[in-house]
This record gives sequence, C-alpha cells and structure tokens, in this order.
Amino acid sequence: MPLQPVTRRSVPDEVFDQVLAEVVDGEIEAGEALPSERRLAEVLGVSRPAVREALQRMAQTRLLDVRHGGATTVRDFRRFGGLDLLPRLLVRKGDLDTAVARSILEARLVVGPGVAALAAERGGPALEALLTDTVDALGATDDGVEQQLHALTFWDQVVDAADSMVFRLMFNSLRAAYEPALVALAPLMAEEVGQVGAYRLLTSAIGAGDPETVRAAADRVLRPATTSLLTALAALTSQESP
Amino acid sequence: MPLQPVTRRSVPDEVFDQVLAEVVDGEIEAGEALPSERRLAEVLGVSRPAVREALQRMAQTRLLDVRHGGATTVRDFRRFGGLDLLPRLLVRKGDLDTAVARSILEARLVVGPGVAALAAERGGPALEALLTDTVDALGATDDGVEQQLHALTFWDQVVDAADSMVFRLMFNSLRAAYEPALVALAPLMAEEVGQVGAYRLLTSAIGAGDPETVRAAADRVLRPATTSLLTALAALTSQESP
DNA sequence: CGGGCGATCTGGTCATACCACTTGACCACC
DNA sequence: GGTGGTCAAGTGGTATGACCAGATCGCCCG
Repeated sequence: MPLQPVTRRSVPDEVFDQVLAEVVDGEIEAGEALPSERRLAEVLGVSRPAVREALQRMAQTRLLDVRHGGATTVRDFRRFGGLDLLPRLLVRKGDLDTAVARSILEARLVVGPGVAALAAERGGPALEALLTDTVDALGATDDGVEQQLHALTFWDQVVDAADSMVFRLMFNSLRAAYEPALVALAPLMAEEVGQVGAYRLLTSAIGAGDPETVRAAADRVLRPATTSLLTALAALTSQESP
Repeated sequence: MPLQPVTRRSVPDEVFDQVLAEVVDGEIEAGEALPSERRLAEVLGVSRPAVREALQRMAQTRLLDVRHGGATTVRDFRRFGGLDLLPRLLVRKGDLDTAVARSILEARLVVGPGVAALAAERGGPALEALLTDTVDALGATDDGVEQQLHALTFWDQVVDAADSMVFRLMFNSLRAAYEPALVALAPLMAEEVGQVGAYRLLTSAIGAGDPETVRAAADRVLRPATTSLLTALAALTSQESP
C-alpha cells in the first residue's frame, strides 16, 4: 500500500463532523434544540471556543439557527442545505444513498447539455482548439483516473466558455464532491471517459455553434454511462429494500 | 414605514464580511497571504478568537487556505467558490454585476424545465392537485411580493416532486440568494408571476406527464421575463462600458 | 558549500472571566 | 384579569493571556 499523507484533523473539525452527523443522520430532528455550548464542550471534552467554532460553521451553512441568549436549534437541511452538503448526503451512516447518487446523474444530464449550448454560443474557434487539445490528452491515456481528470478539465473549459457564474459555482461544488471519490469511481466512469469519439463530436459541434446539435452531442457523451449507472443503482435499491 | 426587526451584527460577522469583501472584490489576489490572525485582530480592534472564527468560516467555504504553522492564503473564488457566494457576487462594490445576473436568468431557463420534467415523471395526480392550489393562490392576489412567494412555493413543490437531492440543494441556495431581494425584484418579476395562465398550463402538463410537453410549458413560464430582463441587462451593460 | 539546528514566525487549543441577550417566573399595579 | 416591571438564571458573544504545535528561514558548523 502506497504511503499516504497523514491527516490531522483539528478539534473543531472533529466537533463539526460529529454535530453534522447528528443533524444529517436525523439523530436530532429539525426544530430541536442543541445542548448549550458549555454542555457540549463538557461532554465532548474540548474547550468552548472549539465547540463555538464548529457551531458557527454549521450556522454558516444554514444547518443551525444560533440565537444570542436563546437556544441553538437545528434547521431542516433538506430545505436549507446548500450544494456543499452533497458529499455528506451521498454517504449516510456509511452507506451509499442511491437516491442521491441517482439525482447526481440526472442533474448532470440536465445541466451538461445546457452549459455546452451556452459555451457554443460564446466560445468561438479558440474554445474548439482548447477542447481539442484536452480531448487529445484524454485519448492518449488508458488510465481511468487520468481520463477522468481530462474529462473534468474538458467540462471545466466548457463551463468557463459558457461565461456563467451560476454554472461555474455549481460546477465548483460538484467537482469538490466528485474529486475525492475519483479513484473509487474509475471503473464506473470508464464507459464514459473512454468514449473519445463522443467527446470529439461534442467538441466540433461546439465549434460549429448550433445549440441543438451541441445539446444532442453533449447528451450523447453523458447518457450512456448515466443510463447504465442508473440501471445499476436501481438494481441496488431493489436489492436492499426487501 | 413599517417597523422592522433590528439587526445586530456580531463581531465575527463583521470581520467575515470585511475579509470576504477583500477577497471577492479582488483587493487581495488569489494566492496572496493574509495578515496573521494576531495582526488582523490588532488592526481590526477585535479579539483573536473573533478573527479566527471569521477565517475558519471563510475556509469552510473554500475561499481561504488555512495551514497550521504557515500563512493563510487566499484561494481563487472563481474556481472554488460554491453557490452560496452568489448573492455576494451579484452585487460587487455596491453595483449590480450584470454578467452574474444574466447567468442566473440563463441557469433558470436550463434547469427549470429539466426539473419540471423530472417532477412530471414522478409526481402523479397528487402533485397536480397541490400545484393547482398554489396556482389558485397565485391568481388570487395582485400583490407582486405575494405573487413571487406563491411562484416560489410552486417551484418548491416541483423540486420536491422531482425527488432529486441535487436540484433540491441547488434550489435551496438559489432561494437563499433570491428571497432577500424579493421586494426589490417585484416590479421586474411582475411579468412572469402575473402569467397565471402559463402556470396553469405547466401544471396540467405535469399532470399529464409527457416530458417534452412539460419542458415546453416550463419554458413558456420562464422565457418571457427572462428575455425581457436579458434585454434590459444588455442595455445596462452597453451603457456602463463606454 | 551543504546540511542541520534552532529562533521565530504561523496557526491550534485551552481556561477563565465577563458582557449581552432571552426567557420565564413572580409581583405589583391598574 | 390583564398590564407592565423586575429579577434571576441560562444562553450565546467577546476578550485576554497563556501555552502547544507545525512551518519557515537563516545562521552556523562541519
């Protein structure tokens, strides 16, 4: 096993994760009050500032409602949580949440073609050249992880060209959720990132600039893996429910 | 003027906003180092824990890179920022960023129909009844703000029915950015939320369940206001650039 | 000249004290 | 009976000062 960097988790990190787990795994219902900072500090065996820092970070992500003088209460993460919660929701209590995984695949299929269409409107020949280089690099390797990285670069360039702050920020959040799992996902994504031809078609469609053609080409890149993974997920789900 | 709750901003909040402004408004370039916590505390006239809390919150949103023993450096928010940054990017240095506003409108137009189509696949008659009630309420008022709230409820129910965690989280972030500006946006959104007929068509299309019809109906709800606002934004932009 | 060591930066953590706010109970006073 | 006032207790908010731990860099010795 290759040596890997030691991870040093700070005390507030630890507290944050524990509280987050309580909230996300439903140990504490929305609306319920958390123990006081002093009490938490005592129970967890850490200082109050450490607890405080963790709780404030939770509040920042709209998962807690901290009120001066009053109790700190839990908010409904399903109603207030942001995209950054995604990695934490994808794996709950140690298991993959298939419904969440499904939603990621579906969202990709909706957003990807839309972004590509926008990019095509604004990219010009410079974009096509850039993407061609990336696809060349993608085609030049057989390593699943490297292929995924090139594919990520491809979409990164597309998002850039789309010149859309909203899609850029969405992409950032999704990438942040995706990258840590990249190695584990290599076998699952092989079907998609191995299709160099589909990427080439999408690239030239973007260069040509017709939105509908681009949408179709982007769909062709994303759909095959999406379909087979959705099928696999459905099998998993029916298997675990009975 | 109606009385409104007094807002008390905490010290860490204040620090957070100041540092965020430095980063987002480009006063500190990506990669540059921030002053040390002690120095910041001194300069801002607050305690170190207060500074610390603010910086940790910045780090949580991937805007800073805090390393034990080393300097705290600024990250490129364009590459790492999440959707929660949106409201802060929409208004930069006191002015509306038209490019960001444009991207919001475009994203709506891409995502809205996609979500509606998913909802149609999964909603069933119960959803149609729910949406009908909401549209009835929308049609029953002439107040622009109330209309927007009903429209927001409408989409909230659509997102719920789509049963997609990713779209749910996206919607949460977008709503969090949208709601505070709701009153100011009333005149701009009047064109959209006043079209009760379009909402009715979308509702029955969702009830019928054909994805393509739903997409078209959702587009019909969103496009008119999108187009006119995009035109208005374009005029604003050309006016400010020369 | 190169490697090692230590001074001195940085952030990480803690204990403690006190301030500010909310809540609810209690108690006059209409 | 309700209104408003008062107060104590509990909660979060802030500050201070101390010390721990990792990173950095320059000096000095081999």
